[in-house]
Amino acid sequence: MEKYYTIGDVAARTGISAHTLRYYDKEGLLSFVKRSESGTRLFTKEDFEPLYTITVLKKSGMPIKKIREFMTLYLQGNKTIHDRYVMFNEQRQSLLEQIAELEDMLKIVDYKCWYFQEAEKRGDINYYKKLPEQEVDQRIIEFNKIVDDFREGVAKED
Amino acid sequence: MEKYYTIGDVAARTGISAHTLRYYDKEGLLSFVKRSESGTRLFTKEDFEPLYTITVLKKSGMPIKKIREFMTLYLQGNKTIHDRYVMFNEQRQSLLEQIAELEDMLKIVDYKCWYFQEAEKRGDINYYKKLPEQEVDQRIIEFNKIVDDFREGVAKED
DNA sequence: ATAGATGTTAGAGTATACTCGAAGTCAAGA
DNA sequence: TCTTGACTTCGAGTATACTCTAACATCTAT
Repeated sequence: MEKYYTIGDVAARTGISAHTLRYYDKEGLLSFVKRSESGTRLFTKEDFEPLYTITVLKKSGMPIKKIREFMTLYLQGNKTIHDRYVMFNEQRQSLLEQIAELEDMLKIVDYKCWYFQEAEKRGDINYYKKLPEQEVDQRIIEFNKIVDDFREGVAKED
Repeated sequence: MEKYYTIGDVAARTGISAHTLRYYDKEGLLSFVKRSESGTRLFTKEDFEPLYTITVLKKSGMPIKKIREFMTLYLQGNKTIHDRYVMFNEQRQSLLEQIAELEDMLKIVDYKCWYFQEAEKRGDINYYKKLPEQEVDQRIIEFNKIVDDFREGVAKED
């Protein structure tokens, strides 16, 4: 006799609501889950691995439709190992790009935090414009260069 | 005589479509943009800085409504410098958390890439289950521990 | 045996962020 | 002058991912 988990059990353990789990099932992400005679979903211990994989792909920014593609491969067993590797490898690239973009944004936001503090000290958001050029902090000059590039249409491929 | 940019100019330079720019305006993000007598939006050189700031906040994951709050502060000038600092500082925290989460996901995805390659070599997605325990790679043991925690409901606060 | 908790489905509703279409206005060149 | 292209608004449509409700079934514990 195997132990089964109901949708409520799974919801309580994983933090994914029962509503969301049913939605995922409807979207074809949970085809591996067995049903009782009366239709109740019966999750097994083993089902938590693909379920965990779904959460990882979700948090990596993969849309539901593409996760469904992955799960379709998963259901086909050993003959799709390579295809699944390819999908994860692409997702790896996507993650690297997302992280790089957020790190770029972090740099700008860090600068802005610094700049707002400087401006607050002086009570003037445009204080640097009244300074002789040599006294303007390099960070401000660099930021203004970025904004100039933005205005000139440099690197608008996103 | 000041040079003006139309919405089409701005779209071409920034890569943000004119449709999207009008949508942003409707949502209150572009209240700083002047209009001609006949209603045409007239962007100035200076408008590109707040516009750039909007793109940075967007790419940092800030929702439009919150960007509107920021722009409301922006329009009020020097008396809101501190509030704007606070918003950017919060966004900084949010970015650090997003990056940390994506890096966690990257670790899992890296592992999965490695594991799929190992499984592909052996033609069996569950090859390790047939191995004597001492021969199972440490990475597999650690991953299984993570899945076990997931099933046990450890760290479901997200 | 029956109440109450939990399960089921289908389908509607919400939130976010666009994205597009229609109908009309306006300015500049042939 | 007239056509053309770019601008305007309003409102509808799309995509994604939930989130919830209603009506009903089933399981469990007293």
